[in-house]
Amino acid sequence: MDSEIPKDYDHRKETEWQGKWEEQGLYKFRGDETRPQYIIDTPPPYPTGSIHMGHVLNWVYMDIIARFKRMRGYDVLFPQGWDCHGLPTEVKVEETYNIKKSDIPREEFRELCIELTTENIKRMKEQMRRLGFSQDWSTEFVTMTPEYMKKTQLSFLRMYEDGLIYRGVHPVNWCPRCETAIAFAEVEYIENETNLNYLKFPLEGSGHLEIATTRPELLAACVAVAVHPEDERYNELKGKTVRVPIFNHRVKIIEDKDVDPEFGTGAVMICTFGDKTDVTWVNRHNLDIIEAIDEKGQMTEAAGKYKGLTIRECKERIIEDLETEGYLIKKERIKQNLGVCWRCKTPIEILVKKQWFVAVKKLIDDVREAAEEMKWIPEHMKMRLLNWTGSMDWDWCISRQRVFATPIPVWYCENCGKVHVAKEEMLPVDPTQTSPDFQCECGSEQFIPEEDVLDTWMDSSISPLALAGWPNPEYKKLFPATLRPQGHDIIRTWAFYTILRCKALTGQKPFEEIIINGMVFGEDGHKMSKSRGNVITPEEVLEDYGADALRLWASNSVPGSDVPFAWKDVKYAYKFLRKFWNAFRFISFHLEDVEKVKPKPLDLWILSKLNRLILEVTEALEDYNFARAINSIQMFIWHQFCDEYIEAVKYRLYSDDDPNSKKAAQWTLKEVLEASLRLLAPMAPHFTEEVHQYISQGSIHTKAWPKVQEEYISEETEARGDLAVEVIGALRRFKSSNRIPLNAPLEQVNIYTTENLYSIIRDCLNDVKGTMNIQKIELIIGKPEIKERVIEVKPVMEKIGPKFRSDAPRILSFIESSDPEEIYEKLETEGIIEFEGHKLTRECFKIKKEALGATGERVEIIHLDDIILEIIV
RNA sequence: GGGCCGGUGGUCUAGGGGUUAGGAUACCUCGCUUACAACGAGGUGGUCGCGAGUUCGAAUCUCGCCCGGCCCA
Repeated sequence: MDSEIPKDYDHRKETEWQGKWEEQGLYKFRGDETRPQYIIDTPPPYPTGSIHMGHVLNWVYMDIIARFKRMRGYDVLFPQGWDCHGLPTEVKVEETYNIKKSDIPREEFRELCIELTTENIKRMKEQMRRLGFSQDWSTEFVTMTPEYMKKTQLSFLRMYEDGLIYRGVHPVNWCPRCETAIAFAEVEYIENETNLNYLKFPLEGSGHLEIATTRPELLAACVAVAVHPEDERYNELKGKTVRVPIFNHRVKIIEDKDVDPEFGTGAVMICTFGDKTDVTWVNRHNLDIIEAIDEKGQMTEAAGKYKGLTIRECKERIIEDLETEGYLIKKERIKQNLGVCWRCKTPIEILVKKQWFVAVKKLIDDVREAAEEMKWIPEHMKMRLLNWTGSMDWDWCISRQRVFATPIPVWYCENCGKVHVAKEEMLPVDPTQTSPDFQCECGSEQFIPEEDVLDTWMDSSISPLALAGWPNPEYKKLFPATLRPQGHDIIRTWAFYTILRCKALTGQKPFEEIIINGMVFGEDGHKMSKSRGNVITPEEVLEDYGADALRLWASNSVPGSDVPFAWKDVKYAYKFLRKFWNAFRFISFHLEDVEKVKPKPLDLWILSKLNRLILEVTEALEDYNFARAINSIQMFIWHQFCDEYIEAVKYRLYSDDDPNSKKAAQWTLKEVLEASLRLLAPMAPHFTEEVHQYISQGSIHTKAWPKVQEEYISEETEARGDLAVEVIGALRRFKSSNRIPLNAPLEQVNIYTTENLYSIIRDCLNDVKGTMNIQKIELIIGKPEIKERVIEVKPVMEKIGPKFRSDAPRILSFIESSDPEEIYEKLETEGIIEFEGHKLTRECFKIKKEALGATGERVEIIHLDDIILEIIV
């Protein structure tokens, strides 16, 4: 076996393992209910064509959980979906073929989108495989397929029947560039600088009112001017009318408490619609609606001579005209928050449109209730969702004026205008391609298809239902999902919509637990973005360091916290794997005819530590504290196991003097190796598989998670081993600082200690002797023939504090001002020190001593707690 | 403006009442010791954001402030 093991670990073998796992179908979900189920509602990514570090972080979490749960005996459903629909793909297709979506028939355009998406999915799937993620690809779902669209459309029908989806005329957020309505959740706010323009609005008779506005282009749509009811400046003007400059229509001066008297002049013009507050005011005061901006962001008839201009052009022209006509008093630069389309960053407008809506307001309480029933990791992320639900005052607009999306399964009677939703058996259906096979109640058979399509969130918000097989009644076996993993940036969208929709469709929460991952930042500490130039792609890392090193970087983080990418972390992970590999190679030289014999003290020591580790890692992973899991594994393997244990058993392995001792060491090495490989398997699946193949049969990923063997966990055993390790460490340092090669012999070492420690050290005496190559070692109760001095007496606060409470500070200063030697003497002779009636016992002190030079020949003295080492060179 | 999270050696971070604040990285010194020099041993470096309070004792708990991030107005 020895000769087969390469000197270095080769991460390029990762792809071989990926192929083998695929062939063996290791990650297949059984669904036979013979074991407990664990269902992950994998977030379906948008098929952009490549995955980024954020995906890596998110999927590493999922993969660790999936692999861990499988090893723990769960039947894990780890599916993978793709959230296909949406504008970016439409835009990409338009660019690629140099067309506009209206240039070719809808179906043809859809086909091109599907083609591109299929290609992108293929590439991303390849990248996911390359990272070793363990999805069950037989459960893959793709939202643009007829099967999935059928589910989306059915969910539309069900909610429509329940009165939770309706068509209505409401103000909606509108992106003039995408030429579509968008939902509030899709509006992003950016900081922007703009002009606040002070305008004169002529009053009846003489004089004028000054108002300040950032949107002069909406003058045509001005329907009132508002002031605060308590604003005394405008006392006489309230209820009067003013004339709108340029357009000359008259509007009332009204009072509203939401006007901020501090802003501008304290008089604000209300338009349809400059912003969300305008909508509130127009509704509250029942004002007119004047639509001055159209779907493309151009001025309408209502804007008179400005018709046909873009918003920006109109703004410039109106300002010029206002200035010439003497209405413009001044311009002031101010900062504002501007609502923009989250996809294309174009400033959004509020337009009044006939659209389809989900009645969010009816469902808010349900969403809250479900959110409360779920376990959030970290818990504070629940606040994000609850805050968001508290700020919903508009319903969710779900119709989009696009092509590549799930069609709204609706027709309108050409004759009487009645709305006809599709029948369930017709689904999936594209109303623009298929006509109803029924008559309208008015007798007409002519229908106008709904051309609008559904918001993409309507697809993805049923992912836990879709993967469970809904609407087949069997879905209840797989619903709710156990875990929803996602980023915190989409709590208000994906999490919110999913909870809302599943609650509406099933009355249940969609998942038991929700784990939120942070964002990945670049090395400069900022969000990765092309414009900052701080983007690192997963491929760059894979090339030099392999998937496991990248996975270990991602593992060293906790849910909810943002994670900076750092090459040094990847390198550290890489070094760790190499270290582990080397240790494995060493162990492999000693794995012949391994059999269990009675373990020696140091074997018991590492076994106790190992079982504590198993406990710790299991707990950490149950809590999704990945960083704690990987850190404790690394500390154990690198330091306890490699630096301390392996070094201390070498002498046993190299010698045949005591076959049982050698066997015990061999057996222990193998035990520790096997268990720690399994602990590491969820994080570094390739590396652990590679090592595993040399020492066992089958894939490590089909093995059981290590069981804690309580009988090995023992504080006494550990204390004994710790002591031996400490002594060995002290001698190593001695050799090192005296430039003595580690393997050079030491003539004699005498260990002086107390009666209590004598038998404990005696158990490990051979380990000290063998490891440090000491020719003669003696263990003696007592002290060497040297002078020693007490250099410090330290108070032990854990004892003194609770015991003497408020007198503690005085006791402290007493100890500080006393002579250490005296205190020590007194403790030695009387065992107690009295101070102001308090009895201070030995346990209240920690005594530090120092040897005062050697007595005889060349002797070195090392002081440890209660142990003195005398080295004769 | 509101909510949430955070502020710990140069950098990244663990710890969440007990007086020696743990680790990683970087830096310095020494050492190729039969798995590993991409390794090992040792070292320099911290007023735990600021100010009050609670307590015998605060990096840790409470309040206020400052700074940063995210989410929302």
